[in-house]
Amino acid sequence: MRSHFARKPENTYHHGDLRDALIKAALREAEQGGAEAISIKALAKQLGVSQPAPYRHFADREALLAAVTAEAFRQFTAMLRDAMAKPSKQSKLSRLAQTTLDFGLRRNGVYRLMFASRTVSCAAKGSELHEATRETFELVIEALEAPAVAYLRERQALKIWAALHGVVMLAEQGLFTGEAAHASREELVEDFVNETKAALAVAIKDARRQKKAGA
Amino acid sequence: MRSHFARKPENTYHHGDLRDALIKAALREAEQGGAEAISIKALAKQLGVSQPAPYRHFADREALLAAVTAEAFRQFTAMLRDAMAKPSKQSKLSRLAQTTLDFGLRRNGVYRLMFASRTVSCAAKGSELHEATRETFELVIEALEAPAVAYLRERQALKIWAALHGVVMLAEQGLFTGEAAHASREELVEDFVNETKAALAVAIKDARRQKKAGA
DNA sequence: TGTTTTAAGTTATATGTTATTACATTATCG
DNA sequence: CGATAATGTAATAACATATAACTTAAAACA
Repeated sequence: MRSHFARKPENTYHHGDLRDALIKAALREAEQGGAEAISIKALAKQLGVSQPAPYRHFADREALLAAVTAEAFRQFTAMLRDAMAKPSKQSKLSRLAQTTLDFGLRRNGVYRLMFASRTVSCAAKGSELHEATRETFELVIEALEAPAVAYLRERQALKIWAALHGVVMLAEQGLFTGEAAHASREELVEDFVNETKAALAVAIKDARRQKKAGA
Repeated sequence: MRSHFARKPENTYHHGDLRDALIKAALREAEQGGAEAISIKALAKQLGVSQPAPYRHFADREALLAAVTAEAFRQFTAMLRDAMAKPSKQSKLSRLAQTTLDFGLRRNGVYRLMFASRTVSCAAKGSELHEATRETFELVIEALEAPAVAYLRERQALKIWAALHGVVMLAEQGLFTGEAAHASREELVEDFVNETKAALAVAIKDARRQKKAGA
């Protein structure tokens, strides 16, 4: 990286690390207005290069969005990992859940970029973006801290993941302001966390009983 | 309405019902590619009018999107109402839930238009769009079929609503294909439905006990 | 019924965006 | 030190939103 500020140094033909600078700048733009706020032209201008320059690094806008989304997922994963790593009275799952809510609301433009576009669903298996999302999901499974068999954990992970996602989206759409604001977002999230724990406990108990009966 | 097909009749200066035709055509476009697929210019061409003609009916693209989204919500509400109305062995809530999943996957572009954009969160209170979304949410509350006090029902409605939303989004992103596909989408939805019913039952029982103790 | 007013179109145009093509400059490495 | 790959630039095509100024058809009213 030639420039700390991801800006083109004066009087040099080459930028130095345009690809990385583009991703970082695009993420900044997305912070406010989501994917729609990302314009190749505007980014080029911001970084002091010509408009076609970005196309040396990304085939088209979609490719740039995919890279930016992947980076967003990595940052999200890092934030979750941090929250889960530090010692706390709350369970890992609870911390993951509240952190997701926090990320989803505070960095809402980025969150929408990550989940509300078709970029993710179009990501090919094995692609950078696909890997990034997979890693996030694995962290959810880890947060369950359950010794259950794989498919049970995956099922519960999917469920809590879906629920969290829904809460963020509803909160963002303002469904919590008004008559329905009795329950805070955090309370709802905690409800889902507890239901997940309960369901896991039941599932594990069932599995043990079946095993015993089978033996 | 002058034309059944929402097309401009030959040799007539006026379209007849351009506003309505625009909304319907836009919804068709959104069916595939979501909000991004809606282009004023393309719609005008499709309907055989000049490019600026739509601006007689909508201040800008955002206004058109808002109207289209409102229409989408009304169609969605109608579909839910139908599903809940017809006699069935399943509970109203279950039918609402499965219908939501069905709508979200089959008409995915429209679904994303409804939930994955900022259009809804920007809708002013009292606007056509705001009314349409409110009506949908009220249907969810109705589907609970619970005599609980308002805030309890709203809380459970919010929760199932969020969960359903999440399942649709995850399904759409392909998180159910692969290792995590053991549980089908429908099963997950049914899980959430049952958890909602259980939570409601507990809440109602609690409320009765408190009332009795107070008396 | 004839005139006026207005709603709903038209053409022309400014501005902004993605994306491609052909060309120029710098860095690197044998 | 010179070939070559990497990374820029300039020019341009194609398309989108939006506005301005003008025109036509329909409705409203004397």
